[in-house]
Amino acid sequence: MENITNILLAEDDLNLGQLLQTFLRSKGFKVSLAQNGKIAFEKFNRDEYDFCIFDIMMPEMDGFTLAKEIREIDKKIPVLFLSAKAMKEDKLEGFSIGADDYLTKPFQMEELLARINAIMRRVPTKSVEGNGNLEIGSIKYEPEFRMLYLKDEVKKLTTKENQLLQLLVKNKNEILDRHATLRAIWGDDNYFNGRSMDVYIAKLRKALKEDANIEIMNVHGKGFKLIVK
Amino acid sequence: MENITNILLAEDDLNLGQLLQTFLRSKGFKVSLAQNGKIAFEKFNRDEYDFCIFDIMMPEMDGFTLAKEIREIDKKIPVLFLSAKAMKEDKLEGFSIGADDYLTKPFQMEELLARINAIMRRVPTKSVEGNGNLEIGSIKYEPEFRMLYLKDEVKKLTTKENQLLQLLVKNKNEILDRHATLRAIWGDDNYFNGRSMDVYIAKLRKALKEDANIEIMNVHGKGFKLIVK
DNA sequence: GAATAGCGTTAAAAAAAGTTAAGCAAATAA
DNA sequence: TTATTTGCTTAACTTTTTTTAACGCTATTC
Repeated sequence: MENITNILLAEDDLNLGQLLQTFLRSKGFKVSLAQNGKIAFEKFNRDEYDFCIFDIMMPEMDGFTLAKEIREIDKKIPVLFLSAKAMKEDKLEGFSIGADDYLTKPFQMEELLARINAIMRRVPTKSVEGNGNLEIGSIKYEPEFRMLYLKDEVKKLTTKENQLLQLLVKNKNEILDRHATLRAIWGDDNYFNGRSMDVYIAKLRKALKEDANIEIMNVHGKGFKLIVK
Repeated sequence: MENITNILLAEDDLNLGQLLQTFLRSKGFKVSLAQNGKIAFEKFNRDEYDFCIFDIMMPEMDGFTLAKEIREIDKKIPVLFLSAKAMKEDKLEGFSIGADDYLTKPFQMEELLARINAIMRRVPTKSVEGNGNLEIGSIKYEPEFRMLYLKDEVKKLTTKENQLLQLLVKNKNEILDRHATLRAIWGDDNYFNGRSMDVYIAKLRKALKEDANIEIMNVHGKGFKLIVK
């Protein structure tokens, strides 16, 4: 289940449009570029988008009209306006239509990115995804409660045990990189934290040994791999 | 049941501060004005707010530090920064702290209003259950009356118990940072206050233990987490 | 095939948190 | 006022969690 933000960008200045598209793509967004409001509206009705960036002055259909049209059918989708004019009235009209933000050209790419992220933080994620309960072989595992349901015991994991097991499960049957794991859980990849991690691997092995099909295998110099047959 | 947005405004320039306060009040907001970050932080810990507007450069405690402190104990509350400097780095730092918007002085009052409204549209309304009553699992909790309705007892919480439980509830299923909590409730993060807090955690655990689905879990070295299954 | 780096495991040490109770001061009641 | 209760802090002791140490084994390198 992917969760990439899909941006609809309407900008008639092809130079700026492609620049923005390239930049936002490099930041991990999907970006669809439309040359005017009309094309953007058609795209919007054809595909699924999570975020709108509209220039205001465009041929065929301006950004305000486009936003109004879209708001008729989607009350929630975030809209950010780009404008050459810093005029007060324009800005206020933008917000009155239901804009989430309004940026005046010229602007810093980084600021645009920051503003997109600030808005997206408040948008409820679409993917609700089950209840988060997992199964490792025959053993039930609830990461959010740090619980491992063994045959005749319910084992309460410590924070570190839980973090490590979560990463292992997330990378089931793949190598979990040693250095990356140390940075992720211990914050720093050094000798002592490494040995600490090895101790926790031993603990998890002991905890999981009741199911013979589960194995935490070491890949020399690379990391660990949770194998479930 | 009221639903007025209660704004915490931190601004050391008294002229601008009062101007903003008057303006925002005329638009139907409740506005509390603090002259510096420290006073604002104390107000925040004492009362309930829905929105923050912080000047960045202030004596005692600057707006960024203030926002960081507050974000430790309230991950959700919207923060809008005001700044004399239009500097890119500043803006980006603001957003990286988790700002929802950033306005450069001088600005139009109307634009500030428009931006507040744009953000508030996306904030889930607090009053889900009508009044401010909460449910922790099967236990009713009224923070404003410091009351906990247990199965066969109505427990009146002490100030500290109540403050702590409120923070736990506000951060339900998230880690409540130990150090930030100490600064927020005890004003100072030192060894003895820490031990005092542990005592209160024990008291709350005892009070909440009648519902087996409730747990105050410790996250070693980080803080506590209220878990309700 | 000896040297070395990486890992396995257990045990000890250290740090953080859990709990109970004593002590004290402020608030409230008699 | 004096007595009592209440709320909070400090102390003491216990348990849990994490780190460090120690020693042995295994894979890789030269």
